[in-house]
Amino acid sequence: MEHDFKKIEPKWQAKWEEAGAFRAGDDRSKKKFYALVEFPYPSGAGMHIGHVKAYAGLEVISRKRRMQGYNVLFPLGFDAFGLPTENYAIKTHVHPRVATDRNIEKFTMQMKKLGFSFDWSRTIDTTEEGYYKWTQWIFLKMFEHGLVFRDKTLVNYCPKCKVVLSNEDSQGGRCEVCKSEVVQRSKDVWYLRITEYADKLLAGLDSVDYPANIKAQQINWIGRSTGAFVDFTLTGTDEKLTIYTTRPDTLFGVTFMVMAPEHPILDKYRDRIANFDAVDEYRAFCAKKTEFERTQINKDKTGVRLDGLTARNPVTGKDIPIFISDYVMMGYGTGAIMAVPAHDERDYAFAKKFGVDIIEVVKGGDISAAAYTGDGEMVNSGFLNGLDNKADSISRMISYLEENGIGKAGVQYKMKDWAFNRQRYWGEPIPIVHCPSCGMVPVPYDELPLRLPELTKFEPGEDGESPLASIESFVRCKCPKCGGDARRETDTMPQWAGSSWYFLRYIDPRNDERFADPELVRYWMPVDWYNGGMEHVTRHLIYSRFWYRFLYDIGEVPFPEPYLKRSAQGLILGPDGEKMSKSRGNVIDPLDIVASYGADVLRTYILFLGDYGASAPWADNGVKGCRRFLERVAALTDIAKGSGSTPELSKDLHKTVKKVTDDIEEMKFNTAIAALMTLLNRISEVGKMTADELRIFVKLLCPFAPHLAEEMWERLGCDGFVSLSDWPEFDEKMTVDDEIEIAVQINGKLKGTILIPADADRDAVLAIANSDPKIAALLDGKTVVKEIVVPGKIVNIVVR
RNA sequence: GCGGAUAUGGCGGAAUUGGCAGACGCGCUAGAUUCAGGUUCUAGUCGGGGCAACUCGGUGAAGGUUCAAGUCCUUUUAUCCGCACCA
Repeated sequence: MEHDFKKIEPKWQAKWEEAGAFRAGDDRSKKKFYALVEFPYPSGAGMHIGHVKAYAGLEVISRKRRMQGYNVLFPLGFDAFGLPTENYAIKTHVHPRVATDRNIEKFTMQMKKLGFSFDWSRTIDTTEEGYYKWTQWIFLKMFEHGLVFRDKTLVNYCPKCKVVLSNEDSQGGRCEVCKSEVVQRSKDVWYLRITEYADKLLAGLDSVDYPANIKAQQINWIGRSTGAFVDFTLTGTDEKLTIYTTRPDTLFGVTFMVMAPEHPILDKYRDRIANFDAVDEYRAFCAKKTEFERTQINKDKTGVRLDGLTARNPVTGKDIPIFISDYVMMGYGTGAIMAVPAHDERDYAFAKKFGVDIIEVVKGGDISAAAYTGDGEMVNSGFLNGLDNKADSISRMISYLEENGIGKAGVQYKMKDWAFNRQRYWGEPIPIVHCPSCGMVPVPYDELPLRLPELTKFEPGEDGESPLASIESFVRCKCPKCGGDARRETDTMPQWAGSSWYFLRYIDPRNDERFADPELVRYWMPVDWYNGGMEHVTRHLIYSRFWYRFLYDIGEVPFPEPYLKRSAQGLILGPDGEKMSKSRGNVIDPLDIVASYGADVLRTYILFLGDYGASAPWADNGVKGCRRFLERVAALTDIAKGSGSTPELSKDLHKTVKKVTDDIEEMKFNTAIAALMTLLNRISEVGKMTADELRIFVKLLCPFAPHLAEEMWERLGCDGFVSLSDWPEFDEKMTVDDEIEIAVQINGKLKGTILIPADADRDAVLAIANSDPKIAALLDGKTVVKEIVVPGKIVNIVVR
């Protein structure tokens, strides 16, 4: 048979759809398998080759699990709120709703050409009212439980997009969306108290199967550190200046303090600081530094010594100078530090520059040359002198601080609370009403969804206000509590909101009473396997674990962690080995490949390319190799016609079933496909096979090239879909050979190979090795010192 | 600086986890088929030496452990990714 992909691919796609072949079943007595892939943003550009690789992995695993008898849930939806669509609306005046629907339709049509076994009946769209109703519902639950708060703070603000950005969205001082430089601005910001969940998010990692590097990134992101809060008193006042330190053991070595330039206490003591004009000047200097300059680490330390304001070291009782410097940041700890120049590199550099005392308190280094950050015996440290265990010194000091009421043990996180509002149209409206007498009042649950009002102009207001603020009919409302005149919140949620719980909605996508039926949630959750990109490991993955954990804490879901197992696919690079980008002109369009080679070839090639988790460049010639493979496979229907039994193939077949079965589980798709190729070569060599044997081959092929598999299945006269047939079993006994070839080494060097019975014992193996003419000749006249026999592997004879 | 990875033929990559390095595919070489291009088929393809059987060397580099190292240990170099003055 010929591989006429242009004919067979649409044919089987239509048949699958008509039969609802891949709908997740209702039979809850069956074992379930929930496979989740990160849902796409439906951009106008449509499907990218990266989407194909991202979904192909769990596609193969889902297809295999379905054939193994699992009830499989493998859905796809759309994360459709977000800036690109809104910016498109601003430019073209096409309503985001219209553009989103159009893009989703296009994307869906493109995806369907690949023959992925998604359950399209469960598709969701985060911008539908029936969906964001529940996004708002979860937000209100968080509000109810005190996890939402509002604060006026300096925020990252993108002047081009006119929106407030979270720290995550403004990494490196650049706006995530438009890459323009982010500036600091004072604003009212909605926060989600994710820091309250920091410890739970850390602890939860112990119970899930994520790759070590992903766990490490999350741990790093949460950035938990333990230490102590210590109160220093400003000399001559009752004012306590609290600092956070991880090294309370070095308190005797504190010779100065440093505050962030923005520290509010400065203004309170403006009158006492004789050189406040220098403070103002330094603040202005810091404010106008570019983000690039600010993140240069080895730059000179700058700062200003406060004239007239000192602090008292609470353990030595000595007065020490206070500086302001931008190497201390307001956003971490308390915005002020104790400086121990002898044992901290930054403090050391600063002390050298400003001529402050450096007092050694930990022995082991040469503090006249550099800061010593290692461990050692405590010196110049009062009651700590002589201790040489850091942990002991720290706990001794913390006890002292606590007994004397000057400090306490404490924990800090690098992770910050989640800035949760955007001044944008195309997002979920925040369902809160501002009432002059009641304050912030949640929209009652039975009034959800709070719908986005119709709009024709989508530009943000001049001072960065949400476009919603200009719609009087939306803004003006009655307070749900007192009934008085009130105003609605006009900001919307960030794009991360909708994706923080979408996996729950697939379970019961049209439910209007709840986000999902609890019984169905109990059956389908947790997600068994979640695959996605490395770029979402620290944001989406943490946010969604946070939301899910919250729902668990309030009894809405039955497990604390949403995803049992996580994997990540590598990028497909352009043929030039560079990241694919329009500007480089190295973009491969998956639809072009489908048009000229077919979806089966594209799927097979993408998985054959290399390690699924690693990045690899696209190679046009490699695609041809996979086409050749599938064409030769198609031709097997001719070989299988009327052939007799083929005992020489049966072991190879069992071995291949085992190899493919095992490799798919480990996402080693490349070697699974290689095993199929090897078997194909073997079949060509033998020149015949039975129809039964071909059926097994076709089943193994099905997860990778399902259209061709179905067509061959039909040609073989089988009923139903091979996609829904049973996965082939293998007989462990048939995967081992009766006679095996092993290597014979002399002094560790390969000298020959021998054929031995698989069950031969040590003596038998040695006898065969010694009787091999070549080996015997080499051993002649030598003294055998040692004979090593590893059953089934190797013989090594050590001679002198 | 910290954290995580990676390094194997001309290329993408294999190697049952310490046991015959280079599976499978691409590319290349030669031959066959074809009017020709393409396709298909056969043989070869890590490097040096040899007509050959064979032999010596070989997994970024240098040491080490071991009968045996791509795999384990120590040191080191390069590249990539993430975080980054986190007190």
